[in-house]
Amino acid sequence: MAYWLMKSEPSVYSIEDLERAGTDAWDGVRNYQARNYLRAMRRGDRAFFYHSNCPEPAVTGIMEIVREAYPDPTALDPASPYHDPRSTPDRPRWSAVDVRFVERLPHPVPLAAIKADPALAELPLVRRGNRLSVMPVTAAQWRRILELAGA
DNA sequence: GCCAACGTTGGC
DNA sequence: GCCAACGTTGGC
Repeated sequence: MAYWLMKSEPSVYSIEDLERAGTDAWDGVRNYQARNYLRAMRRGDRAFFYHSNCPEPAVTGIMEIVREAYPDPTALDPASPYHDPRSTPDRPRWSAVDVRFVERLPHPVPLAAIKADPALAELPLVRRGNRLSVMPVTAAQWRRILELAGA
């Protein structure tokens, strides 16, 4: 089983939204490296839900991958803001996965705490201009973030 | 709202 | 294939 971290702006889609939905599609990813990570996900993998672009960016919860990569329907839908005319049913360019809400962290782990922790220095979130919206997390990093969350 | 760091686009 | 211009991300 692998571990991941996925970003979402809470004003667009928050951990609370996922909790209400139970299971939902993780779609709208329009970056090739992030897409390739989506395609590498397997059923049963776990992912952190990260709130970005908000007053306190933080890891806020945990989800489980329940459906492996399939063509992102929003890319094929002309009415969607994520529509990409270069993506066709024959040759879908973008992928989505389905995720299931697992839990909210007892204490969300703020970006500042992640940056301050030497054990998390290699996490892509705090490297390389941190633009990637889907990224792998090692087992050690996963455990460390859970520790910081008081879990 | 600002701006740095990226990724993408498109002219050549 | 280069690279400047442009758009986006996302912290602050």
